[in-house]
Amino acid sequence: MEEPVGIKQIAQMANVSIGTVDRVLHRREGVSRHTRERVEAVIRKTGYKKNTAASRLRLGAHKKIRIAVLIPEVTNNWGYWELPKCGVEKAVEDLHDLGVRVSYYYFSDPVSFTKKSEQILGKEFDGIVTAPFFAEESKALLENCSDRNTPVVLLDTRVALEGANFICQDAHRAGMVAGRLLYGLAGENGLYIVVNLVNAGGLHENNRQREQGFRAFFDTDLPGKNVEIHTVDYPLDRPFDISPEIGKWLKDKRAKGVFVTNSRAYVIPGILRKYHVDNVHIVGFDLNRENLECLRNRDIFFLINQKPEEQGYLAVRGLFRYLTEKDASGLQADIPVEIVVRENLFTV
Amino acid sequence: MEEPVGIKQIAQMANVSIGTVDRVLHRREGVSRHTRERVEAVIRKTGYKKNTAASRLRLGAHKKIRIAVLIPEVTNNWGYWELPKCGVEKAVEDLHDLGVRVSYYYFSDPVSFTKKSEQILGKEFDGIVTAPFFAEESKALLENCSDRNTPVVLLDTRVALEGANFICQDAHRAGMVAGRLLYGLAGENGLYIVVNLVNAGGLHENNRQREQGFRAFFDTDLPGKNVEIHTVDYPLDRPFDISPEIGKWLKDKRAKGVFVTNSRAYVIPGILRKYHVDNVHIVGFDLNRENLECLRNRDIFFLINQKPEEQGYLAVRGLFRYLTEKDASGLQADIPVEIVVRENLFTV
DNA sequence: CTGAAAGCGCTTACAG
DNA sequence: CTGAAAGCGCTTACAG
Repeated sequence: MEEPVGIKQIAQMANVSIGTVDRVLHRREGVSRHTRERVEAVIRKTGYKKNTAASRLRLGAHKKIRIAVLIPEVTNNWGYWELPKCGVEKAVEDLHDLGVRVSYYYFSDPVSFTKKSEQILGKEFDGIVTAPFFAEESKALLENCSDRNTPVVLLDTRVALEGANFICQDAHRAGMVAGRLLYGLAGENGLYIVVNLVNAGGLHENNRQREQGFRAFFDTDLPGKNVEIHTVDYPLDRPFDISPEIGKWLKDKRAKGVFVTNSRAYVIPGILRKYHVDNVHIVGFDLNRENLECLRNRDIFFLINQKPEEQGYLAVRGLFRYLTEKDASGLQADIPVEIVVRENLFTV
Repeated sequence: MEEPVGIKQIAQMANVSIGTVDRVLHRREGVSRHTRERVEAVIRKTGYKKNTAASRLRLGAHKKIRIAVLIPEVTNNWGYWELPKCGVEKAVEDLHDLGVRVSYYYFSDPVSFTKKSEQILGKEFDGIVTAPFFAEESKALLENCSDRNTPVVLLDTRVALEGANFICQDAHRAGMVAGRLLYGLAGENGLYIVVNLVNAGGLHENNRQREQGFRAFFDTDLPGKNVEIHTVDYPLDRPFDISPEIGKWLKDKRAKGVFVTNSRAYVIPGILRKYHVDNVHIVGFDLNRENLECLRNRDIFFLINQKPEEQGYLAVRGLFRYLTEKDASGLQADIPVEIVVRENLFTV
């Protein structure tokens, strides 16, 4: 519990002015080798830690930090991106004093993504938060930002983009968790069905990785058992219903496990009821209203939360730290695979 | 994104000095009704929010906030309280600039608890963090603190203490979650065993509440099903082994669910192996080394984490907010019932 | 009851 | 290459 030593004491001990101490601390130019070394020695010896309150007061008052958030438009049947936005707003509330300002931009397809990207680039933001939904367009944005030294944080999905900063859940691992959970419910003789509900944009990278993780769980945890796993890709624009093949699986007497790789698990229970199928356990993603309703009714056993608010929150905080303290560690984060059941719902 | 309005602007608009604005903001005495109302109107109109960086710079430099942490001694076979301490240390790191200082005190029984409590009271700390393990002694401490207006935060266990501040997991709910999880694994025809491993201090309040929650799950979720649940209280000082009655349950062919209400779930798998019992699913608490080992070996299916580091962290932050901003909301917290399996272990 | 002023520790623009 | 000084927004001790 050594008492606070400040830049003033350092200056005194090293026989320099506080301005010089500051230059050394921030590794700025214009300090003679000799002086720098002397000051550095004192800094080390005293274990100096900067007073962030003072630093931020000064900084926040002078230079604003402007962050652009480019996310999918919230539509009637797709409210998910409200949540990262809530997290962003919370972070802005925390950091408003310290000069952080955010502007929102919305996209709905590759064209609008590119258009909004260009608007953002034109305004010279200090940092950008977005989601890498369109491979080419995202890459173009990242390259542009890399040239300008503008940090970018990508939420929700990890895609193959060299050197990019991701704040998202490891979808492969989430799939393995889903495997573990369903395996507990349906056992090694169970029949497993992976349901990819595909929307207009095609199969999402996250869904692919989740399915891979799910299958990897059974391959590594029960090697040689040859657990029966089927995949159903179903387009969301048609009313979901079942093919004869699926019908056959569902009539199977064994315990069944259904893994829905996106946030629409709630469509499944209705279909099962329609065909009087039972002994089915469902695991899905995301705490949307419909899924929660199913959890409460015990129609879904487990939901996996990817903590979208936290993603937004961490992205803004990470950018802030990077921009103010050159600390890049907060630009990436592995979001926990949070398991939700009916009983811990309101606590998670 | 309205631009920052500070106490200076408020003062100008209300035709008073900044000192007066400050008095109004902090509801301090010595402002005429008329002036106060005028200033309040301006504050409301402008939506003033205090700059916390400035406030804290000023405050932190002047008055230190001294917090005493009174927790169980860490022993060879009981390292749990390292974890809340880690959380406390993290909070202190975050808040050191802002004047927060912590001293640790350790107890091992009611006598040492009281002794250390008295030491703490003698030193006039600004706030106290402890654990309410001894009913009478805790009550005495709380009453003393209440007289002095010293805030106290209690970790780990919620006990019947009027008006106390708890930061802990809802043990009853955690028990319900355990019920849900084991029920998923062993089903309604399963045989369930609640294992209370009792140490020298007797059955802990948390264990009692967890068992109640576990039983409540079956009562409310499967009313009338009369699921078979047995309780085994076993003292930890003798080598754990099984009575003839327990032996009979274990030989039962049905799927079995074992709920260990404390952090010693890891003792169970060895016993099961010794008696060649299988088809048993185990749920326990806490991510200690031994339990994690069992999780990795697939001997334990689920662990429930009560996030001890977070408890310590939140306690210090909560006290800090209360002491600096009279905001008591952080003095209580309901810690999520976090579910851990082998596959999400390193992400939670 | 109210105001004027000092100062928290840091950063920066300016002067030399 | 280095120093002296101003000022971020708030809180408080002091003066009136």
